[in-house]
Amino acid sequence: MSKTARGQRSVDAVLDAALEQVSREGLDSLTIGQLATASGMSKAGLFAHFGSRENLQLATIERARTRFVNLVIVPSLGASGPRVRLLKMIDNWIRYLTNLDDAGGCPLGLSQIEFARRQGPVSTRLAEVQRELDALLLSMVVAAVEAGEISKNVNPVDVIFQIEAIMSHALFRGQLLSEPDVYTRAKTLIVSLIA
Amino acid sequence: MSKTARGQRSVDAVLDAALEQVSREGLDSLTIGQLATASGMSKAGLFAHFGSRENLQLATIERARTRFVNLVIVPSLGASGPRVRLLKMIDNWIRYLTNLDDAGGCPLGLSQIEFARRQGPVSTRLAEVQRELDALLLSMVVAAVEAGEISKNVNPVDVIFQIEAIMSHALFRGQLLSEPDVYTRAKTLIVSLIA
DNA sequence: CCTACCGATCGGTAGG
DNA sequence: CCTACCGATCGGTAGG
Repeated sequence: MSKTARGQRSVDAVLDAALEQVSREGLDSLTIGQLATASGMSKAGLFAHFGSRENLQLATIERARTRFVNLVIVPSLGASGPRVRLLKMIDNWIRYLTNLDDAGGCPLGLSQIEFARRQGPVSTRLAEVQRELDALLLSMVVAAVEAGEISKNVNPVDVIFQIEAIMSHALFRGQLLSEPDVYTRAKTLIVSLIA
Repeated sequence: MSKTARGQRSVDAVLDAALEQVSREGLDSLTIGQLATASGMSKAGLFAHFGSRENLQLATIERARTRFVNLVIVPSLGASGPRVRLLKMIDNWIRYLTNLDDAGGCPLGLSQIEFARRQGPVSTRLAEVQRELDALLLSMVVAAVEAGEISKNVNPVDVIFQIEAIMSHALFRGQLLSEPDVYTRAKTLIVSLIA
């Protein structure tokens, strides 16, 4: 293995530890000292990799985004037909939110809410990622409407607003109140939304 | 004015400063040193009042809960009929979320999400407050159904799940993406939900 | 990637 | 309510 390849693997391992922390307590709780302990590296070693705490936060966001794309979006693309594709993505999304191994939760969602009223590169990047998701969901809903699989009477922007609202609220209630059936409820509501 | 009355006014002023901080950056960002500076008091003075950082957090939650009750719930109780009462509460709620003076935002909502996966008295209290809101909304929806103002075909638990999801997501998008029309959209969706 | 260090701030205490 | 202080941890740097 090349030296850079080993370096990348090391960085990825650190970012996975970062994702676990962010999923539990948010991007604000991600400190260099804590991450150094969690990943078995020295604080100065982490600085050599990331340059600043803000760059570490930004790198963690990119890692979370890649995970979401790989676990939620990509596995849904093969489904036949726009509506089935959208429903497949919802299933993947729920599995992603409820997978308590392997970083689980939703580091991006939690961080977006944490930084919603702040200024700076972290908040800006989190808003961009949200707009990316909006655009993807909108294209999926519009495609389903054009294919005649979703009623032409619905407003696609309203639909994606509600899909995101339902998913986000399900995660919140599942975590704060430990409601076991909240994801079933979410799925059912989304299905009837795009009937 | 009595000594205890003056003491209470002083505590309330400190908690209002705390609410402003929590509304912007969350309960985790509330430190004794920062609050001392913001409220013009010494750190040790704050300790004399609250005893610990955790007690300060709990007191801030109670202050936020009281504000929500006074600004959102109480002014809706006079409306005639369960459905009008519910809609009046939604209007108050939107005004509360968008009032950027006087602490604005939603300190409780942000804190609940921040602490959703943590253990301890703060998280426990935040969950209790959420269950209180659930019970109130449920009683309002059930009353409207019994009065024949909302269709008997809807599941009240689904309705309050969606109302909360829509309000929470509107706040999120309003803050992170500065969408100007997001509260109009939220209101419209809720109205059609309880048609 | 490391050890060793910097000034600032954290929650909290002593003593008044 | 205050000043003055404690040990721990913060982000970051020097030097290797």
